[in-house]
Amino acid sequence: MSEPLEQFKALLRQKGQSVTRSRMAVFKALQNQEPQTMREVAEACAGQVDRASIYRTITLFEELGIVQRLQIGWKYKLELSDAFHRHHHHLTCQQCGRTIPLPEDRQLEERLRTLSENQDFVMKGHQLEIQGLCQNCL
Amino acid sequence: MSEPLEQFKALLRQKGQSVTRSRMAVFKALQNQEPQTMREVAEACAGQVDRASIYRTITLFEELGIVQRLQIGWKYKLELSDAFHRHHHHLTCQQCGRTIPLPEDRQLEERLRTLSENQDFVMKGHQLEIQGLCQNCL
DNA sequence: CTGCTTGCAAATCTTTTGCATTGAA
DNA sequence: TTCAATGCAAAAGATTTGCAAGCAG
Repeated sequence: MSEPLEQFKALLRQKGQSVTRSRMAVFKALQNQEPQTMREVAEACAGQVDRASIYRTITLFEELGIVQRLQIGWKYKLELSDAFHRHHHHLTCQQCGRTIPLPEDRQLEERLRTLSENQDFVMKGHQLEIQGLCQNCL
Repeated sequence: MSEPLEQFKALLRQKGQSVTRSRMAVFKALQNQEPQTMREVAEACAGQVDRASIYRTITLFEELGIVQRLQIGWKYKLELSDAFHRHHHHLTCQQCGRTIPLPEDRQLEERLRTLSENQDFVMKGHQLEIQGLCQNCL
């Protein structure tokens, strides 16, 4: 069965939010592939959900920790959060534009935490994007 | 003396670009503080440079490696590139919105390179933003 | 039923483009 | 003088908001 979808519905209920057709459509659109632009999500939901509602839904999903925005170059893209995907970062190829997920790395994460603490800063989250050239484009 | 400004002019000439009043105004605006939004840069140049020209100028500056965009939350901000500022990352306080520069860290940079290489990826650059709470807001 | 959600239309804000004019070299 | 750079106005795109109607609980 579609376990993530159930998990999603449970989370909505738990937060006192309605489980609606629109919200499910947006969630499913996000499950499709890796990071998508707002426009791509809207296209995936074409005919099912109004653009304005998509924006409202994405905002809600962010507040509930269901989706996260990540930066690819100048623009942002959307993907399901770590609760639905394992925490990870991305490599973006400057040539072909491909976005490659990077496996979680304990050492990296620890280093970030240490650096934050050195500044008397409590890290709640972080975003990392590495730009460069992928194997195919070399 | 304003050494960075001279460095900037020299770079423009070297790349065969004109040194114009507008470009200098944008450059000076960027020197003002740490990362600014496009709107802030535009406001800093109000009356001196047209909005359209600011966009064109920023685009040029990016191509020439004079400025870099970095992600603060959803939006991007602009700052002079590593050629004019030492390479660094930022901490962003989720409470007060302050953007704190993080000193360069050899260990972190090495780790990123290693992780990229493991994916047969050649790292050309990267962006990191750590979100959390600063000392004042704790 | 009742209030939260949504669609629709319109308002805002951001970014880009065409074109005539201006200014740097 | 000459061509790149700019201002201005308008187009295109992205995001937000008000409000009446629809739907989940």
